[in-house]
Amino acid sequence: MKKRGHDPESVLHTAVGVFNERGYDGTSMEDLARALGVTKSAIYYHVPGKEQLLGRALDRALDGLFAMIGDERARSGRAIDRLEWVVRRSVAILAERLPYVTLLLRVHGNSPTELGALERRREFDRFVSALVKEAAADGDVRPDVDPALVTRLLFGMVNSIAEWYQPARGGSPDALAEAVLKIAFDGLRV
Amino acid sequence: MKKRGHDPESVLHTAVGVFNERGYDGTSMEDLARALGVTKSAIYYHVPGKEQLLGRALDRALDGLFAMIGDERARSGRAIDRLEWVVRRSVAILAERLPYVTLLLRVHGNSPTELGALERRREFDRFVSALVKEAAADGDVRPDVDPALVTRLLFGMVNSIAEWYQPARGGSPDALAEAVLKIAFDGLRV
DNA sequence: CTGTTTACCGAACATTCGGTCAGTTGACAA
DNA sequence: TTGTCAACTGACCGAATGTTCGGTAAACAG
Repeated sequence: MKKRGHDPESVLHTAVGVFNERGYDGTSMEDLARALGVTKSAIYYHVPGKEQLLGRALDRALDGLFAMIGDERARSGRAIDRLEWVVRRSVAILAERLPYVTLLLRVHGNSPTELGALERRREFDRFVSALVKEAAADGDVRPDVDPALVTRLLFGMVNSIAEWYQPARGGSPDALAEAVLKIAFDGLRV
Repeated sequence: MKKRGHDPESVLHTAVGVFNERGYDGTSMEDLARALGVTKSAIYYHVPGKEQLLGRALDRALDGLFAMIGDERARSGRAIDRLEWVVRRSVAILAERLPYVTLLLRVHGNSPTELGALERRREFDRFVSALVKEAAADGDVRPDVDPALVTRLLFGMVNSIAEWYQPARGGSPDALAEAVLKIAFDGLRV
């Protein structure tokens, strides 16, 4: 049953892997073809071009994140609990869709595709930032650090996971999320 | 006394700025020339080429970090205190040399220059990792999270500062370091 | 004024880039 | 056996890439 060749999905999968190794701009269609074991032109049979490949990958990351913040558990309840849930789910999505999210986190805004992704990402950030602000207003997070700064540092920590996490080696995503929450919420000092 | 033109230093300064905006691979010598207000060829009068520009920038970041971990305060005393000092200084260096460190944190390893920088960076990481492990052995950091993981998350948070910090707007580097330490060491929950 | 040096320009270089297209291949259906 | 068609190749395109080079205007030194 195994088809010998590729399809749009397998091309995207391989492409995203190479994009993350070399960087999007540092990856040529020739590099991509080599990784797929075909010629450059074969890629264009399955996929319209390089930038669309990027676009599809970024959408995959963003769709995951937006689906999450659309969930009831991100929208009702005590802000600190919603925040905890969002952090936990963010780590999970990062782990599930690792290469796609990694790509998203490295976007510069060099093309319409990238600019669009950046805008959606900022929208996500605004949602989280509002959550932190609410939790601070509730008196559930320390008042001596600016909520905007808390948001950036907290999600800086979460997002940094993309730089080193390997699903094969590292522990389960759940354990990872647990570690993040322990450190960020309760601190690493005994 | 002010010369009208550029010199190697001013070219590097501008170049690093553009590299960070567009990404190193996403920046052409033409982009660079435009930012400098000269032609492409003029750049080669001041500087040997694109990759050397990168190399000099990366060295500037790495030299700062290695100078720090060479300091006495990173090498003697209680591990947890040394760790705190290293975090504080890391934030300071990141703020001082922001564009250079930002560039370093985005390196992929696509050229000998980048591979060399990556290796030096890993050496820095090993130093910090050893510090955290020592502090854990001393019983000064929570024992329920793997020290290697603590290192990555802690410095993931520190390094994420490069993605948004603007010396003009954001508060002082000292205040920033203080916020990082509060969250990471004592947690953001009240 | 003359000669030299500094800082640059414009044109061109070879190479690589993303992308196109006419044609080939091989599995399968009739 | 023949015809179809999805999957692919190889040759090629114009544009963009990093870099080189011959020339030159302006500042300066004698």
